Amino acid sequence: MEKNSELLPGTLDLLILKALVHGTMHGYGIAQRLKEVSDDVLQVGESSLYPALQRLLLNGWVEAEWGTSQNNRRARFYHLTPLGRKQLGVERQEFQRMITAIQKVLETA
Amino acid sequence: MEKNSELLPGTLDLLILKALVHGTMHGYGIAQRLKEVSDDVLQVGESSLYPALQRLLLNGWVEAEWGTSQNNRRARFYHLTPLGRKQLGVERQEFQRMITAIQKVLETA
DNA sequence: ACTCTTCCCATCGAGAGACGATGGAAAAGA
DNA sequence: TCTTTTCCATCGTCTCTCGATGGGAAGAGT
Repeated sequence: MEKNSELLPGTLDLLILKALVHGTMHGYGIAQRLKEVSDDVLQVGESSLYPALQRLLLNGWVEAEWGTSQNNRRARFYHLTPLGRKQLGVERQEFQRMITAIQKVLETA
Repeated sequence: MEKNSELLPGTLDLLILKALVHGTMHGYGIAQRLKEVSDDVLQVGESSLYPALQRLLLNGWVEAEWGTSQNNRRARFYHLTPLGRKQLGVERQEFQRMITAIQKVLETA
């Protein structure tokens, strides 16, 4: 019965790209950051996150290297490629386009 | 390669419920209305629309009767149930919650 | 009379995406 | 030693959107 989606479908790539725009992060950190910045609204589970990161890698929008986290754990660090940065712009614009359209519908008296 | 989604996934039910809030409409008309109000941004194909309407019927959020359209065609007219009206409120609130959260992420400098 | 377009219904199968469950492993602290 | 936290990843399922497809009936045009 419960369909508590913690995410708006179709927005995860955008969110991840945005999270990476100011620097390199590992997966776990990305999820934490999204949760934090959104005041606990956006809760990206690991089983959504890692497939998404695979997509982004495959599309050449991010690259990754293994390293060591602040907590001394083995971690994979992701960063945007130039193509990824461009993609962020595209998705952002498309997202706004959709939201504007939906709001128009919702606000018609 | 092309992923031209004409809709934000997960928002179709909300849009249909909202379209019906001011009266009875047939399926084709709902699609037209959404397209019109959104300035051609939201283009609901019939193969997205009718399954969605089935969902809403099944959940008891809309009801339907057969009738005749303004153009003298056989058409199925949908209208909100009280439960559907309530559901519209729920989905609307949840949608705003998500959008607000996403915007927060997008606007973090 | 015939054809074309518009209107209106609906299903099927494919593909994508999100998620619960699951399974590691290693560090830190109790 | 035991538990918690941090970090990785996949599998299977479910839901949703959409292109393709297949009607059928009204009205307009020729």
